[in-house]
Amino acid sequence: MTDDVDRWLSELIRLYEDDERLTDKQIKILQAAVEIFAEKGYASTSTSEIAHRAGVAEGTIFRHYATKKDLLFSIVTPVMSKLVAPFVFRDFNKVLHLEYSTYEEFVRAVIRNRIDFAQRYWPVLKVMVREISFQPQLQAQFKVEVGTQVAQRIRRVIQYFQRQGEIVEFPPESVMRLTASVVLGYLLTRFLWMSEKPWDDHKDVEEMVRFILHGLTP
Amino acid sequence: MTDDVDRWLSELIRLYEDDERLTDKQIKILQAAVEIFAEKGYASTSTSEIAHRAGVAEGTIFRHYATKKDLLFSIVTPVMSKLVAPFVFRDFNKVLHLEYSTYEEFVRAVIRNRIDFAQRYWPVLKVMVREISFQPQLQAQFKVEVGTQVAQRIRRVIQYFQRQGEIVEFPPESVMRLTASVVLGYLLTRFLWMSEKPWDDHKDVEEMVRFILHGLTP
Amino acid sequence: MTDDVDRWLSELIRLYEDDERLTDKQIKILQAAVEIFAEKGYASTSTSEIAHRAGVAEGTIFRHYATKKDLLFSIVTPVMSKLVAPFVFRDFNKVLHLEYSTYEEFVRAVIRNRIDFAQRYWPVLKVMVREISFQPQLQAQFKVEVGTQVAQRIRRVIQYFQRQGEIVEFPPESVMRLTASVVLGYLLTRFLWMSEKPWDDHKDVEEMVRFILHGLTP
Amino acid sequence: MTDDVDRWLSELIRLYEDDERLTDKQIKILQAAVEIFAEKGYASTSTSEIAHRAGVAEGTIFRHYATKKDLLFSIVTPVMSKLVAPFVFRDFNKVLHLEYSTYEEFVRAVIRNRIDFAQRYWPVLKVMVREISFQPQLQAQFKVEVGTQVAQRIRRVIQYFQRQGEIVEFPPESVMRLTASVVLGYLLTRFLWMSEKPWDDHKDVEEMVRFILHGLTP
DNA sequence: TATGAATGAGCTTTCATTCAT
DNA sequence: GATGAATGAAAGCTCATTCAT
Repeated sequence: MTDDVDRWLSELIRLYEDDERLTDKQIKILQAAVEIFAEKGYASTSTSEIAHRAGVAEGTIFRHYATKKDLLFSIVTPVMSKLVAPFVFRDFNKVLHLEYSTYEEFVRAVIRNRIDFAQRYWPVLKVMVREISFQPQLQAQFKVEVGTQVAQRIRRVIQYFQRQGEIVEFPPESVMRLTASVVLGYLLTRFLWMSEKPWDDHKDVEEMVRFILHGLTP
Repeated sequence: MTDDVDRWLSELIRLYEDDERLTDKQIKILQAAVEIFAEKGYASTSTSEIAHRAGVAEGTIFRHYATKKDLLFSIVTPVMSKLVAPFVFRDFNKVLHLEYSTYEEFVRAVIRNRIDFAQRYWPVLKVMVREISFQPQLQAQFKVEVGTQVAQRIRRVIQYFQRQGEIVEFPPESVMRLTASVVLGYLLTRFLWMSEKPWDDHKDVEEMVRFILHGLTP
Repeated sequence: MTDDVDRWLSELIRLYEDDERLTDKQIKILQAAVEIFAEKGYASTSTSEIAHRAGVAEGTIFRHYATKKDLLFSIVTPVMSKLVAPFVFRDFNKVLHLEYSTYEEFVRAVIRNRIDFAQRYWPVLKVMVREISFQPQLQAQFKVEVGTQVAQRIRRVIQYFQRQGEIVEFPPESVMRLTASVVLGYLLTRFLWMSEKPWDDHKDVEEMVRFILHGLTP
Repeated sequence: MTDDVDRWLSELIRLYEDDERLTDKQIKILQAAVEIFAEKGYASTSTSEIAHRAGVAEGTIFRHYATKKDLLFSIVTPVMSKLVAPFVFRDFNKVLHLEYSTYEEFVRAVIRNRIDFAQRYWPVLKVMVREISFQPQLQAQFKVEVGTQVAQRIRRVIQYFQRQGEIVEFPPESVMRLTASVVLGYLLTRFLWMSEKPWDDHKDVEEMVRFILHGLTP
């Protein structure tokens, strides 16, 4: 767990580097907070426990984060943005055409990329997945970022491959949902429910790709 | 929401009917608790709020449920048992052979049944899905009931159809996971994330059946 | 413990026999109450625990005893009266002259009688001793019964033996206090602090008598 | 009452001075707690009442004392140690031989010292005496400190004077018990039961010394 | 008479937040 | 910037007492 948290932290630190650098204490607070949020949930975590694990005074937390909720958002928001980053740059379509000539290649790339992402950010994602349904503010942010930004672009990709006759003429939303379900189901099984089992990425990815492709063959 | 809660409640009342009948107040407490737990989560719900919504004194809650956690378990546990009920009766295999001669029929039946179940018990399921990762006791119960009871039986079904050459020779765990992912993804989308949209069950079921069947064709 | 309680109970039952007989439940309540009061103290005992140990409903307690305090008083008061009984009958002095011609005989008789009494009523005495300092009502009752009734009579006895030249000319209050201290110290050591040790009544009584007599010799 | 509490407090403050100084609020809490515990007993005292009398917020109590019981122990424990202090220093026997050549001198010194001690620490002693029979933790501590430390040393003193032929050949436990009973009886009468009466220390001490000495003469 | 569900005030304890140092 | 003592509202829970059955 701590290793995972560290990986995310080093990225987060770099993220803030440009404008306001994170203090040493701030880093320790974020680290402690993610660890405990991931373990017992936001609502069941006390600021005093975070302070203790971070090795700082309780007051120090509130010097940097006005409220406990602000601390949660400071952790989840940047990762939520990262989550959609691969899909939102302007030339997404061009890149797509150049790099992936078939839906199979596209699906394989997306799956690999998402597994990689989940692995890198797992503790924060766990917090995000569980808190999003309790925090309207996170829900709103998610809807804007994913719903409008990502969904639209992917819908166009799907429609393109449908026009090519590569995939079945289900409503694009269905195609999206079916594909995403398979990937999400894998990620939850692998990282949340059976994280102790040994997993063979390559084999699993190929299984999923075959399943999705066959499933969507016209 | 209230309608859904009512549907679950009337079943719960019947469940208890045999040994210790539920008091009028007890019913109101369960009703209020599920509603608020589903809305803001177990940890963020106060017993005083439950009491207020139920129209009883706070002490009344603790007369029937020794702790707040006991109240949660009294709500979730019976539904968790119901959840696995269709798979655990002794003659599961016989029934299977008689009723479903193909994996397609089996999958279609399961999907329909699960949608029906989710619809009937949605509010409690929502609470269960969100709390299971915080409550080791629920996790343990789930592992016993689902892991040992259900998974084994379904694995045998899958192996049977694999021997028939109907479905691809993936590891049974993969087949299970892929199938379940599709159904779970649908249920979450439909009841949790986009419950306001209009949904066409029949069409959706056929889409899923086609997707899974094609996906698993050898 | 239970045996001791039983001994006291049978007397209490007889006490009430004349006017209002104690119901079966009432007896069980008194029994349970004394046991738990003696164990954990009045303030730390809940009426629900008494009801449970007595095997009756909580409401039943309040049918017989208007408040928890009333229950305490119903237990302690009769024993407090018994405590002073040997000293308060009208012809105390006559009896004294007939039966005890020396202070030694008087002291020996009193000590034996008090040990006997303490043994018989120990659980209730324990409750009484500990609660008397918290309950003004018990204090008042004690002051009236002991202070005015008993102290006066004993003072006269002491003054009589002082006039006989048998005991030293300390203030009667001092003689009383010194004598009582020795007996009380023995009873507390024997029943409260070291109840598990084996005790030899006869030897101990003679030791005390000798100590007191020598101590008070002019 | 308040004066007595103050006397004890100033000693307690000095006791803590070396390692962790007591906060101003902490002192007020201890002061208020002793006063109310002494008045109505530990179990019947609410932390809110303590907070109110101390003029602090209820939360402040729990910042310094994890539980209400911890608060009780913080008050009683140091006094219990003080209680045995005069008997436990290493050279107790030497000092004894130098200072007290007769049992009479020894008894007189002990009585004076104990009266002095009781006077100084009365409110806390009252709390201690009443709570010790409800709190196994206090009982255990008392048994260790008094039972093993003090009783042994005093037994040796008694045996020494018995060898000198100064006091009667009762079992040392009896001598101890008889002597202690007289002192304890005096202290309880003087401070607990009849604290309002005027008392003449010097006369009372000489009375007790004479009583004990005569009582124990061989 | 006896019950036990119901009450609501009060209990101990927790907690996010403030603020003087 | 950092601290941690202090706060007081609110948490989960207990309890003596009431009352309809």
